Amino acid sequence: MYERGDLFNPACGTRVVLDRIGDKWTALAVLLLQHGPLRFTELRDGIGRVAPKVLTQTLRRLERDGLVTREVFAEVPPRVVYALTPMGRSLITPLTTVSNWAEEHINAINTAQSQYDATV
Amino acid sequence: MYERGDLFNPACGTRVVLDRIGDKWTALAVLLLQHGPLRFTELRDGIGRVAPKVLTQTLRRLERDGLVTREVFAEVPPRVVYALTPMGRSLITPLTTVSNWAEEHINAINTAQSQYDATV
DNA sequence: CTGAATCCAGAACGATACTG
DNA sequence: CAGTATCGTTCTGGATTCAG
Repeated sequence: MYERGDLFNPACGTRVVLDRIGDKWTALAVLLLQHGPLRFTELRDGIGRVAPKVLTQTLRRLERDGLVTREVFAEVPPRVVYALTPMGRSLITPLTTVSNWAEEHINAINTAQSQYDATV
Repeated sequence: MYERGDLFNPACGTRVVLDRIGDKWTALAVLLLQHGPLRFTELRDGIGRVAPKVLTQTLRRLERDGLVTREVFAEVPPRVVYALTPMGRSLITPLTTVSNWAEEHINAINTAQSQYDATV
């Protein structure tokens, strides 16, 4: 069992979660799902330019983590619906906290980057 | 100027910030600096096993973003001290929010992963 | 002590074509 | 429709060595 505060431990929960939400499409997928279930194509279109292989990887990881459910309907054409689990929904809050901070500071960050680059 | 909510925009602030704190050592470095300035070696030892090149990259990016200051003392041997800027300190709160969520759910995530793997 | 230089392995991401 | 298969590129992180 993992013990809190063990930041040196590679299995540190914070690191695992940051690894996950830090990849390119995971956060976006979760935020897209916050208002209800979506099909594969709806997620793909909502995200924009993402290769189907990569979107599948993203969703499989979320499913494996217990954050998203995947429901397959045996129809023709097939229909697959993704939805957040309760744990997935609980992730919205911390994600929004980071998102709000980001939106509030992105202009300052961009400015800082420009100034830094000008000195180099 | 970036407009909020434009999640499709690759320059989306949320994406930029998640990219940054999602890399391997950035969050850890910021958290280590939250209680005061540290030298290069202190950060390296605090993080554990990290190549100097990678730690330098991490700190340079944070400096470029305006989140960390780098102060060089012209001594022998040289001394370089890193510290959080006000904006860097303001990042502690959202980072802690995510960290808390992670610590609260990491056991559930590990369990979900084990169950998922058992079915595949 | 603080890093810069170099080389390397692996992962992430992407483009495209194809299938049940 | 919802993927899988394949191939290729780019990026990240790591090990090691050397320098001011």
